[in-house]
Formats: sequence, structure tokens, C-alpha cells
Amino acid sequence: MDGGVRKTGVTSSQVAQRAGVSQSAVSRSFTPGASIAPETRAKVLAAAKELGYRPNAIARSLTTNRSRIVAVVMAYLDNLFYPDVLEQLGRLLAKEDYRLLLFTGLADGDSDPVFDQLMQYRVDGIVLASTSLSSALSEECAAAGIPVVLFNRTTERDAVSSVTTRNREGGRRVAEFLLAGGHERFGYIAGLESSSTNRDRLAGYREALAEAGHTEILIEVGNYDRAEAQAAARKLLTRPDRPDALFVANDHMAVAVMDVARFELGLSIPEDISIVGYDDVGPARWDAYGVTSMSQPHKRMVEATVEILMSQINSGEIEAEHRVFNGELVVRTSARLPASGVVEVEGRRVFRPGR
Amino acid sequence: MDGGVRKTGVTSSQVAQRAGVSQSAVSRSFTPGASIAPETRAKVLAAAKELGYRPNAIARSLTTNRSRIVAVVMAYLDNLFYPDVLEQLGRLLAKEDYRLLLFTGLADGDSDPVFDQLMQYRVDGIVLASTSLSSALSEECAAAGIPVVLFNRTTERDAVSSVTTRNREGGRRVAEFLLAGGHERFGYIAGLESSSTNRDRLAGYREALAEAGHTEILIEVGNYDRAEAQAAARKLLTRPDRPDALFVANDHMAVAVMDVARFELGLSIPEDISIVGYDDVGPARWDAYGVTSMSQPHKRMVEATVEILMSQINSGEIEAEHRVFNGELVVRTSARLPASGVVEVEGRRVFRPGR
DNA sequence: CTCCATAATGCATACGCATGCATTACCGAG
DNA sequence: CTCGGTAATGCATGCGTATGCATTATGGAG
Repeated sequence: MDGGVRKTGVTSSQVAQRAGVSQSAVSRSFTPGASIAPETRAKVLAAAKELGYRPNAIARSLTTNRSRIVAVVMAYLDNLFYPDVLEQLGRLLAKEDYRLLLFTGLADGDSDPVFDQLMQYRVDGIVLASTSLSSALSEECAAAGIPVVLFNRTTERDAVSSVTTRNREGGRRVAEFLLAGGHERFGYIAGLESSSTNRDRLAGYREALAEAGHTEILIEVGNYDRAEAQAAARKLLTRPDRPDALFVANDHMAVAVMDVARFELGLSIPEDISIVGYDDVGPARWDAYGVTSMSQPHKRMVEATVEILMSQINSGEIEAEHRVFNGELVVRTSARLPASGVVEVEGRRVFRPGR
Repeated sequence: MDGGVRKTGVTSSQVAQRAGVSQSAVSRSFTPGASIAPETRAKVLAAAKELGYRPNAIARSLTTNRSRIVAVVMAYLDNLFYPDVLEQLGRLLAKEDYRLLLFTGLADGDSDPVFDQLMQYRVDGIVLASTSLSSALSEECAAAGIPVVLFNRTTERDAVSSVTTRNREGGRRVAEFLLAGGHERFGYIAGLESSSTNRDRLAGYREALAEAGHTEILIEVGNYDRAEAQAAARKLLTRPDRPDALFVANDHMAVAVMDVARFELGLSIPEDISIVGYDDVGPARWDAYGVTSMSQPHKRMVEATVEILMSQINSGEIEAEHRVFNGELVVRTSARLPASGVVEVEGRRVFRPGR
């Protein structure tokens, strides 16, 4: 089970010998801004090329105490929102000369199980997408000087930064849209109930509905899972008092719900029921669904995430920073249109209720 | 731009001092199978816990010459096939106590740009999904003793293992299915033309059609991209001699094509045109699409990938291994049914032409 | 032509851990 | 009671790089 003899690579000393210089000179040749004569550097680079030398990032990390690796913990990869985020995250981190160590395959909620792994690799930063971290571990990170950014989740704890959108306002906006559309019976298909994102969206939705006199919301839980969302939809949509307006906590579940509504239950959308989702993710935009959905500006969110990381890594100051973005209700065909409030902005139809 | 003073973590020497033992003893306490007295180990672990010690994986890598990191290079994350693969890859690697370093955001074709990065981190293995590697670099890996596995691509080069399905046979099967359905005019929407996967699928398709006397295939190129595939579909489907049978190189493009066919061109599927895809990926199974598609057993493919990696890492023998799996044509509603050959297997309807 | 400031280079060491080797402790057999 | 064998432990060193410090080379000013 272990006979592997990995050939040890070319070292800086070997290059040094070849080039007739010291190991230090080799090191400096690969360090931007180091004090090294151009011709020496040229000699070194030539020798390095001949030998196929590449600096050993592992050894470098040992001395610099910087790994140039950012850990990303991500769940729900079957929700295209996250692969999108992942791809851009990888791109931006690469631009900053950082690598991305991915941890996946665990559920939402607590990332504690993988925490040891992260720490062992002395990552320079941590991004937790669609998941959170226990209070004890957050503080351990802060103590160790490792910046942590929650993506699309929040927590009240300090020392942990976050990047989110105004989910409460988003929920309100959805309610206003559905109310303006003249709907009467409101439903909600929840994500993971413990997630801040889900709680806030529901809170805003409920709030705005209550202000309009609608205090009853039919709720089922989908846990951000396609199959569970479909089961929830079956329950909700076969009731005698079936809602005529349904807010689904994200698009990943919304398209699943639409499949059930249309193909299992034979409902017409939006004639029989209006459906509004969240995220404005790929499939929601596809013609077969055309989900009316609260968009999240994920590009800017990822940019903010990387900005926070880089700033904290470079300054060494771990001060929790909370970036909150605005969403926009993108209007498509999955929900009845209100008489007014739908406007065209930058090629998209969005809902902006008049004041 | 750099004032960060990362607090250096707790070291094994500190733990040793605390526990009143040597640094070696601490190291051995964390090394399974090492010679260490149970009570000594207990003392060490206690001290380690008090101090919050975690072995430094970076330093360990330096001495063991093993990073326990596998690099994964992956393109097309917007095609759910790949996130699926990624998730499982992460899961299986974690089970083997390996970490996953992700490189993404680059196009199909050549992974050379990120190659330096990989090598600098002395990864123990490399998985190239939906992309390939130049011949020179492949050999460099082999020379360095780093196993490389191509996932869903092949190459004639030695020293590089691969995991694929029988794409040629898959293409044939699709052709047979469409022929059995009585179609007359055949089209193909290609993926990236330089990819082995695309070439093989088309070759099999063309071969089987030719055997049946159909030598003309209308071909447009979609490059595995949604927008390009839709543009290709518009061209192909507005021709006067529009095909009545269309094979699309993967499902990611197939659903895009269906959207164009149905919602832009008002075609009925499968009445006006039959569409067959490849991969049997998430959206293809959704009721709104119901794509008839060649499935790829991605779970087993990922398992094989990890098996190859582990075997080569542990043995140190880098001998190219090629694992080839069989697909199955899963029959849904996007293509006209043939009179015979569709059978029910394990809850799925598949096409298995009689001999 | 001399002298000094600066750039370039080498030397030596540290980073945190694993591991071969030597040493010590321990236990059972004779 | 002695001896040999094994388990447990410590010591010392190496892994490949970065970097502070000392030293040497260089070039320009006076």
C-alpha cells in the first residue's frame, strides 16, 4: 500500500550550482523586487529552464508562512448558482495569484468537520459559501489571523465577514409584486430553515404580506433540495385551498416546483398559479421556465469576497466587514403581471413599485 | 500592500515541551502506526488539545515529499455534468484523505497555462476534466512521477491515463435509434471540434448512418456553449431542408437547442423534430425537457478516476491506464419512438436494438 | 585618483516536521 | 539472577526555500 518513490524535483541548489551562483541568488531571481543583477538573473533563469526547475511552493510556504491558498467550502453544487460563483471565484483568485482549495460534498449548516483540514494546510483565507461555521471556530480563525468570509449567509458573530444581498427586502419585494398582481392566497417553499438567507427572505415576505392584511402563509420546506422541493410542492399544490401565489426560496427549487405544477398536476403557469424564485440563475432564464426571480448580483458579490480577503490578508487586520448588495426582481413569465410597476432597465424587465 | 503579520501557529516543539517529551514523540503521536507508548501519546494529545495544536501539513509535505493534494482542472462548470463530477470527486478524494485543488475558468483544449501552478504545489496527482494537456507536459509529469488522468477526454499519448465512455458506440447507438424511428434527414450540433469526445461521437453517428445509406449530415458547431449552440440551432432549424432528427453533442447544448426549437421557432418536439443528447445530466431529466440521451455513468467514472490515481500514487508506477465505460441510451420524450427496441431496465426506459 | 554610497552576492540559519539511528527501559525466558 | 530481545524514546539531520547580515564589486562625485 505504499511503495511510491516520488522523484524529488529539481531544487534551487541544483540550479545554483549549474549557474555558478549561490542558492540565494536563485531564490532572489524568482522573487519579484529582490536585489539581483539582470545578467545574473538571466544566467539563473537559463539554468532553471535547462533543468526544468520550478520553485517549490510548499517549501516557500514554510518560510514565508503564507500558502497563497484560499479554502472554499461549498455545498449545493447541483444548484447552478454555486458553480457560477465557484468559477468566478477561481478566476479572481488566480488573478491575485492565489489557489483555490475546494471542500464540498457536505451539507449546509456547519462546516466544522472540514475545519481541521483547512487549518492543517495553513490556508491564507476561507470562503464559506452556503454554509456557516461554529462560533468557537470562527474565533479560532480570527485568533490565527485567517480571514473568513461567509458568502450568501450571515451570522451575528463578529470576526467573520459576510457578503450577502438584502434578503429581507428581497422577500418584501416579492410580496409587493404578488400583491400588486392581485393574488389572494400565498404560499412559501422554504430552503433550509436554519439558514439566514431563508429566514430573512421569509421574514420580509411575511412582513409585507401582513402589512397588506394577509397573515396566513402556507409553508412547506424544500431544504434547497430538488426532490424535497418537489415533495413540498405536491403537498402544497394539491390542497383544496391551493395558493395562487407561490414564493420559492431559490430558483433551483423553483424550476423543480414548476415541473411538478405543470407536468404532474397539470396546472398552468401563471394562469393557475404564479411562481417567483430567487437568484436569477441559469435555468430560471431558460425559455422553458422563464422564472420571475429576485436576482443576486453574484459577480459583484464574488468580487467583494475577494476584495475582503485580499485586504485582510495584506493588512493582517481581521475586522469583520459586511457587504450587502441590492437585488432586483426580474420579471419573466412565471407570475401574473401587476397592472403597473414593471419597467425595462438595461434590457431586463424588472419590478419597481412606484412610491 | 503587505503588512500582514500572520501569527505563526503552535508547533510540535511547543507541544513537546508542554507534554515533557521530545518533538519526535509528538510527531509519532500523530503518525498512525508509529512506535509510541499509549500513555505518552495520551499526554501528547492532551497537551496538543490545550494548546490548540494542529500538525502543519505544509511542513509535513516538505519532509514526506507528498502533499496529499490532487489538482483538478475543469472547464464548463455551467454544464451540470461537471459540478456533479466535481462534487463526487471531492467526496472520494476526502475519503482517501486527499485535498482537491481546483483550477477552472479556462477553456477546453490546453491546460498548459495552469501547469506551472500545479507543479509548484507538488500535487500528488492531476485530474483533467474536459480538457487536455500538451504532449511535452504529459511527459514531464510522467518523469516527475505524477499521475495524470484525463476525464471524459482521451489522447493517444502514453503516460496519461484516461476515463471515458465508448463515445463512438454511443454515436452509433443514437444513429440506430433515430433510424429505427424512421427519420430521414439527420443533423448534428457539434461540441468543441478538437475534443476527442466530440470527434468520436460524430464518427460513430456518421458511420452508422452511412451504413444505412445516409451520407449527408447537416452539421453546425456549438462548442459546448449554450449561446453558440442556440445560434447553431437557429441556422440549422430554419433551413428549408430542416432535419427531422438532431443529435446534439451533449445535454447542456441539447436543452438550449430545445428552447430555440420550441419557443423561438414554434416547433413541436418530437413531432416536428427529434432531439437526442448526451450525458443524461440533470436538466435533461427534468420534465420540461425530457431529453432522450446517452447516459454516462459518471459515478463509476469518478470512482475509476480516483482508483487510478490512488493506485499510481501508492505504487509509484505511472503506467497509463485507460478505463472505458458503456453508456446507455435513455429514452424520454424528446425523440420519436422506434417501433421496437425500447425496453425497461431498472426503472429506466432504454434503447437496446435487437440483434 | 580616491573615497564612499549603493547594488549585488554569498553565508548561515530558520521554518515545522519526519525519520534513521543510538540509547534506554522493560519483560520474559532460561 | 542473568541475558537477550523488543518496545519506547530522544537526538540529530534533512526537506527546499527565504532572508538578515556581512562581504565584495561597482560606479559616480569630488
